[in-house]
Amino acid sequence: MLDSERIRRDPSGTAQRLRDRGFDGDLAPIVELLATRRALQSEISRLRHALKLRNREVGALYRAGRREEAERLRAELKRSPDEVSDRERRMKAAAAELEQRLLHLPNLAHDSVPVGPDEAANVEIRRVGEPPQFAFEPKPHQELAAALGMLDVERAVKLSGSRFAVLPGAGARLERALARFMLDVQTRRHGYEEVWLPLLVSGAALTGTGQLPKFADDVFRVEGRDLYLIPTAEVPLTNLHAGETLLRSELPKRYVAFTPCFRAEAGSYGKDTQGLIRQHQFDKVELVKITEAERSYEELESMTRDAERILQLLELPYRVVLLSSGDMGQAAAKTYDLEVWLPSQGTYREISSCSNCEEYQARRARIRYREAPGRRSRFAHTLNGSGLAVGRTWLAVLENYQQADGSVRVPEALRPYLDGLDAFRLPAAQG
RNA sequence: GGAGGGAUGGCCGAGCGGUUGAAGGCGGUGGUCUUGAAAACCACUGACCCGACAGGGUCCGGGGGUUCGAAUCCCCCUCCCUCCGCCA
Repeated sequence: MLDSERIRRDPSGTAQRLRDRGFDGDLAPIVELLATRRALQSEISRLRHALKLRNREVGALYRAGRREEAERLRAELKRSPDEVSDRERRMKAAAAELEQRLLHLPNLAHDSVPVGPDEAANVEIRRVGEPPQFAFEPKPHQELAAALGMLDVERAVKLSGSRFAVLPGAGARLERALARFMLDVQTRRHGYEEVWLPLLVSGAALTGTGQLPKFADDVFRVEGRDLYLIPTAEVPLTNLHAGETLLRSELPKRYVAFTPCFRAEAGSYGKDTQGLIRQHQFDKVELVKITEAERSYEELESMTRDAERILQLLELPYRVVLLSSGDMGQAAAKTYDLEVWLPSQGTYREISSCSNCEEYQARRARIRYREAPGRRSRFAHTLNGSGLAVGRTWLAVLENYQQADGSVRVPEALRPYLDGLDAFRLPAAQG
């Protein structure tokens, strides 16, 4: 949520920067609602004050034993018209509509973000690692995995329909190995605190991080209840401190969680229908930081490097992309995507997204901090990043480490997590 | 699922419907005393909003109601606790 004070002070400048974010709405109603709320608020405040004094007088008269005067004043007050509640109703209505409108506005982009309508305006920051050269036609991961007995699409369809997967045997082991490896790196080497979380969260939590109210179609809701399957652990992690005022000395908070993520993928029909790129359910190791305002951009750089570390250790070629104003998620002020090389597609595909949301989520979730007890509180800055999407890492390993005979080498860094296994081999080739 | 009991400031805990934004304690901050510390004593110490300041308003889990006036009375909701049932 944006600072309404900012909108009031500079409506046209804010509107321009919102247009950079792809927001085509009009700020005029918001500006008007702000003025209405403000005027009614001060009027109510004034009326209340006057009323309060007279009500107290009744009590004082009773206590002084001046019953008759007290009764007279009481009767008078009873007869006097209610000037407050009507204004209060109008004020509440204005405030509620204002709130709804504000909740739909995206964050403003940071100055360093390229302005543009879509991914065409993104800027590549760096490339790390060389795409592997194959003396044969590299296969897509779903073919490799099916042959290796690591993926069973038919049975997944039988259980749940499209965009779900069953990973038998070695497939499941690889998924678990990757998750443990990522968690170990982020907790031991980068100092994140691991947290185990609910996978179902309230609407309030989703509103706090920005998925609601605008993107209700993207999340699965439990029938008849105010509970939703998390689309990312960013939601419970960031909301851990919702409504709290932290002390500056305890910042930054650095959290990591390994969870399944659930996405309805409404509107993505026909996109990435083959393979495991786009699923309704996937595993992810998520990083979240809560920082003081002055440090958040340093923390974004280090968080991005923390995510990159996984790709480096797995020796997967990737690039870092700075998203343009039009390509970012609604809560982000600045986002770096990490894209891993996929040989079968001959291109880089998103495997992580690291964002600084500045105050946007902190305002919605009311996450504050203060310098010291007694000092004024400020909104914290929140950051989130994948470290990494496990499912996409799984398939990137298969594709990049595939051999001519259909086997897949295991990256060195992962072998300790697979009892020293050096390759996934075809059943026929085994023994 | 059934039966009870709760929700008050950073924490514990009072609170006849009328100077109660809220006693008391703990904690915290400052001071006196002390070579220093502890102890003791004194003072200060909730949040949010509007305002340059003075000041004003709101907040006792959330929402509604009764009343001239609600932390205090009534209704609904949420959450927590205890016991029973069920259960990994």
